[in-house]
Amino acid sequence: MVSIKDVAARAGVAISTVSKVLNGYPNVSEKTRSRVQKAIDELHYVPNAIASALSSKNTARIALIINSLEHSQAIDEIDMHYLSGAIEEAKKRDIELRTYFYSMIEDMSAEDIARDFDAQRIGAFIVYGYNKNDAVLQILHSMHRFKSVLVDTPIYDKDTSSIWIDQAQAQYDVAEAAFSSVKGKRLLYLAGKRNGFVTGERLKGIKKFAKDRKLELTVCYGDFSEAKARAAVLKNGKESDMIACASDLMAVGAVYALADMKIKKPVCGFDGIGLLSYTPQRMMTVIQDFAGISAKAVDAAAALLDGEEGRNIVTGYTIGVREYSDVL
Amino acid sequence: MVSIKDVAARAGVAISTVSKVLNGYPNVSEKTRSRVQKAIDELHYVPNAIASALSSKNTARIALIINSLEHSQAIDEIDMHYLSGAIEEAKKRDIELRTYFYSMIEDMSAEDIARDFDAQRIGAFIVYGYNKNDAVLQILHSMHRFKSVLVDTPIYDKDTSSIWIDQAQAQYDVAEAAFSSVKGKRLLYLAGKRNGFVTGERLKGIKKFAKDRKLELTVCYGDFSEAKARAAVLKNGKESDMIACASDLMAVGAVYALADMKIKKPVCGFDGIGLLSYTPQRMMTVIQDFAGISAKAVDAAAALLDGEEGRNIVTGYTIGVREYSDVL
DNA sequence: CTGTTAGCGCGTTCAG
DNA sequence: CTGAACGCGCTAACAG
Repeated sequence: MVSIKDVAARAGVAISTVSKVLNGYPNVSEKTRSRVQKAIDELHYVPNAIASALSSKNTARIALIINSLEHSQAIDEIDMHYLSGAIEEAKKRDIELRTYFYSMIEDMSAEDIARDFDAQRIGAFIVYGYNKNDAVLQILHSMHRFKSVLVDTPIYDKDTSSIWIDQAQAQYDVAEAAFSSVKGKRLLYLAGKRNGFVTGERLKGIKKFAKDRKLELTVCYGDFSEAKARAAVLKNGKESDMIACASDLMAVGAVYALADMKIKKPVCGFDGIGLLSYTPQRMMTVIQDFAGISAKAVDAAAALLDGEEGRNIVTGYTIGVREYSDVL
Repeated sequence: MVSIKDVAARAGVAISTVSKVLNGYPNVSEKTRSRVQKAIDELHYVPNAIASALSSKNTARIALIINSLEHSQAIDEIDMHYLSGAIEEAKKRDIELRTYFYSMIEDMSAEDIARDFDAQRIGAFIVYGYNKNDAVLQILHSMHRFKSVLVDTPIYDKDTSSIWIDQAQAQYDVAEAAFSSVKGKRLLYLAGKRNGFVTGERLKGIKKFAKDRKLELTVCYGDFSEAKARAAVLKNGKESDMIACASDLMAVGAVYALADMKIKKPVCGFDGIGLLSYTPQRMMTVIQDFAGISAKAVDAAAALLDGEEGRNIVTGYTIGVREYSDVL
């Protein structure tokens, strides 16, 4: 295994000189730089990531905390996009990632997690699906011992960045796209989880929509659960002319409930998951680029580790329909 | 950040002694061991994983190579189970994992990948979905420079373990469960990808089934693609009395094709993905425990790194139906 | 059984 | 602009 020493020997310079060209430091003459580079290329030298991490105390590793409570194909799809987006971005930028599922840390104290992070030389963590109920993550965040990036949560400060889409506007837009030509006045809204950050924002959006259109709004909390959404629609669906849902999974539940009742009403969802293509009824939804968001989250974490201050990052989305033909 | 030095000081022993109790070495008296342990507990000391990895040359890190070519909710679901199974097992055993998606390495040479592995101190890799077409992975495997575990591929030798279910038997079993009471004699089989290892095995299983039942077997290659399966059934579905598919995704395509043609025939799938619960027709399938398989793969990789010889590991499966009510 | 001594491979002063 | 020297936190012989 060729080491920096071999490169130095071949280039006829000191180890430290090689290190300098490796890390793009200024004080190296162009001549020696190219000599060193030549040796690197010829030897196919790749720096040892471990040694590098140990030596430079820069704790450049980033933890990914996937906070979905259970598996379901819908959640898996979203999480997989989050994961692949982050992993590919990290690979490009040569950042090390550690993935944590919620189940791995749920019975650890914040202090335990912090020590685990220290041991792993983790300097920042990214949370997908942070919510107000997660005491542990909240403590971890409020310790300000690590940098953090919160996806879909509007909290940011000196060492915390936030990245999300404009939830309220997106909810408004999708409702408008789905219901613009609907005659009735009664709108049923299946909201997410109480205390969820996104839930509140999306609720704001649908309220504004209802107000602007002079619609009569009924809100049920479906907890992002397909089953609860289905039950809610079976119960309250008849007395409505259109149904907006705070997630695609709930929209699927709604659509199946309508199918059970053999009635048709326009429904709209939120997320853009593939399952939408298989349901008995097409619907408008907010299509999010989860992989792209995740890549940006990694960038944001890297920026924080570089000493930049936390920022509030708002990304885009599109409104559309996922057709069965899309998946074929 | 408390280090081994602090622990040694507090316990009044040498650093190496602490290291010994940390790693469970024999030559330490019970008295000093407990003194050291006390210091560790009091200081909440957690060893620095990086330094440990650098010092011990044991290249105990394991690479996960996720070899699905594209995203689809079905594939995402399976991969996510693979990932979570591996990650949780690795966390338990304190093994470091690095995840690679195929897209990250597809335009690298085997030599490049090997150097990347060296740089990351990766000693073994696990491949999900290895197939005969992957020249690069084949080279990487045949270099015998790293230990490897191949999931769903019956190749094993001194430093390669293989883990899979008995594909042929599973295919036989699911067909039997699905078609035992079917009257007709014509069986359409949608096979996987030509040259795929699992494809061949499953084909064997269905052939044996057809022979035992004296059925007339027609085989189409659907390449594990939903669209191709759908097209194949639209074309050949009428002239069959039952349809077996080498994957759930193809079974979904088949079911939709039948729905298009407004005919009903028994169909069976393979894998046990959640999407099956949403299709217009229920079906028997082989239900695999992907997370469990993946956890075993990590164990197998760890065993190889410990110097054990490669083994051929066969795991179980169940036959069943995924109902919509299961997901609710 | 315990402590001393060398490194692991690299980053980083600080003289020259 | 260059290189010798030290240290990151830990493991692994080796003495004592």
